[in-house]
Amino acid sequence: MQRASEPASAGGADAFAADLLRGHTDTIVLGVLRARDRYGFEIYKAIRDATGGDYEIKEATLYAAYRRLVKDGLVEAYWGDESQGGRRKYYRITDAGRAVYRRNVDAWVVTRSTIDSLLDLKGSR
Amino acid sequence: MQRASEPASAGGADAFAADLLRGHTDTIVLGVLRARDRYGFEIYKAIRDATGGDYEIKEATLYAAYRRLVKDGLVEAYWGDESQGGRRKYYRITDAGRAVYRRNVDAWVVTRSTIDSLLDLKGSR
DNA sequence: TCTAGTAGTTGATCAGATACAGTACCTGTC
DNA sequence: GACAGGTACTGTATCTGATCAACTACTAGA
Repeated sequence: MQRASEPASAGGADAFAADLLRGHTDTIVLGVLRARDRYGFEIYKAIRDATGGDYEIKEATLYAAYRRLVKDGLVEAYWGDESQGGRRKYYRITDAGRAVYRRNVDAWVVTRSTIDSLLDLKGSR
Repeated sequence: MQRASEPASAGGADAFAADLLRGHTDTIVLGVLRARDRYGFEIYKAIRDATGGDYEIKEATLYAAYRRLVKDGLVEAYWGDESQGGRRKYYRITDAGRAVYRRNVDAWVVTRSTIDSLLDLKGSR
């Protein structure tokens, strides 16, 4: 993000990607894991590809999120079959994780309409 | 926010308010100022009331945002008529501010659909 | 007088996101 | 066989927005 570096001229333009999704990372990861277990890099690629490359959650951000989710008991990690070479750490969503996911999706819906209405505050758009 | 403090049990439930709007504060303030100049506390109340009290951007957060916006030339500040006692610092959106606002609203629309699609990634909701 | 609300401000701290760097393995190519 | 590039995972340092917890100052009302 470069928000403050090019204030009036560029400011906030492509500042897009970064902070705007802040706080949603965990929920997004949980969402990806709902269907089936995946390994870290696979989740990264899934998110990157799902947005057509417009948007990318950085690897470091995701691995930090995995650690957080494991610590909080929302996902479990296990090493995959390493016989074919490269190691892969898989993640599995827990029941607690599914519950949090559902609540966070609800929260997102509220947040979304909150921002929508705030940006339309006093009309004149 | 208490995201990490009550992980599996409450975790992320009412974590709602805080981080989920992170990065949108500046845009929200600019949005409030589009229609007319307002003073700091008035903006705070407008945001608080507009969400029916569900959601509140803390005063400290807003005053930090004002400083940032002034520094970046997106709003201008001036002291109001102090003859009736309490001092009030008013904020006026600049042309640069309006431009950034429009771009940020566009970015929000993209962000919104990005999150929507990520939370629906691989269906099965 | 005391309380509460309005109004503005600051300093310390927290936590998520990122940059950057590094390790390790595998595959394809010259 | 060396090397580039992609896959896969990790750690550390830093940035920044948000919040907490104060604080000053004025006004109105119980």
